[in-house]
Amino acid sequence: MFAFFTEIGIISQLSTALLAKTLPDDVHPSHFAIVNHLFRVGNGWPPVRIAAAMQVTKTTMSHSIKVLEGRGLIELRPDPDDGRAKQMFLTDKGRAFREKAIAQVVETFGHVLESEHRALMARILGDLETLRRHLDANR
Amino acid sequence: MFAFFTEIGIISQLSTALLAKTLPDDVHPSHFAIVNHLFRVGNGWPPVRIAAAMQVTKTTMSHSIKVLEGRGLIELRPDPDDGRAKQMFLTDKGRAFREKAIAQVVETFGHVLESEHRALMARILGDLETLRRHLDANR
DNA sequence: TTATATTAGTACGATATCGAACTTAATGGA
DNA sequence: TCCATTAAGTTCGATATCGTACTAATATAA
Repeated sequence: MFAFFTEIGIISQLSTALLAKTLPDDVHPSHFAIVNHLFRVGNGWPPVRIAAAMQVTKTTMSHSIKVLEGRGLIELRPDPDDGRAKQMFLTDKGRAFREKAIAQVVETFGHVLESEHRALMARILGDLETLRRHLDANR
Repeated sequence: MFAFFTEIGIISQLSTALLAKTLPDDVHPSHFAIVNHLFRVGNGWPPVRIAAAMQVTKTTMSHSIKVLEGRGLIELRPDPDDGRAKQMFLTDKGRAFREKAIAQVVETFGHVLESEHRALMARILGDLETLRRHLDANR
């Protein structure tokens, strides 16, 4: 059990470090994840929704949004239907950044990973999903 | 590829969060890892060695050592053979903490994980090791 | 032997993250 | 309707981590 979660932790750390080195403009991996998520699920979601998806607290999301807004990658507008809430929007610059970043990441990881490892990843992905769902449901 | 490393990251985060909630005395998971590693590899190693094993920088290790020393879990003494280096020692209190922590962690994770997940973990551990070694060699 | 290069550790500043407490707005029950 | 509760964001302080630069000591090469 210890060995398993240790391996998971190391792989997570090494892949995140490689991602950090690969991302353009010194964008933090967690901020890239937000931009990427926003691209996939679309615009207009409130920060609290994205925070839940990213598995971080509202506080962290608040900070990340400030940084991403400062870099012009996202925009924040008040929700017209809920005075408490706001809405997140990916800017053109944010979309352009994502495209460039994805290309870079695919290239870097493509160089590092060989067919043996791709096969390995495909083989165990289902099991990882099962375990992740279970841990997520029991936290 | 994205899906794979996303799953790895989430599992790492969820298991670390569960570990953090489980550890006694508000000890950080990374500090527990140091105590645990020191227990396994024995006393007398220099911080730089443990830093490499933990995959963190010397700076981070310096800070962690200060915290662990402040809590009386480890001791730091000068290396008699190398004026630059120091040696790390687990104290009795550190050993007692580890024992208590291990028991707690085993119990908590034992409750969360079911036989299906144990089998799953055992099944894919080898593949994870292979991937970890490859990423480690190519960073 | 002496000068250069490498290594161990620390100091400092930056930043991502969290928890607690607070503000404001929406919701639900009496 | 009105009050209590819940929900969304922010502010503040704490901390783990990193990169850069520094000091001191060792190792290497000329």
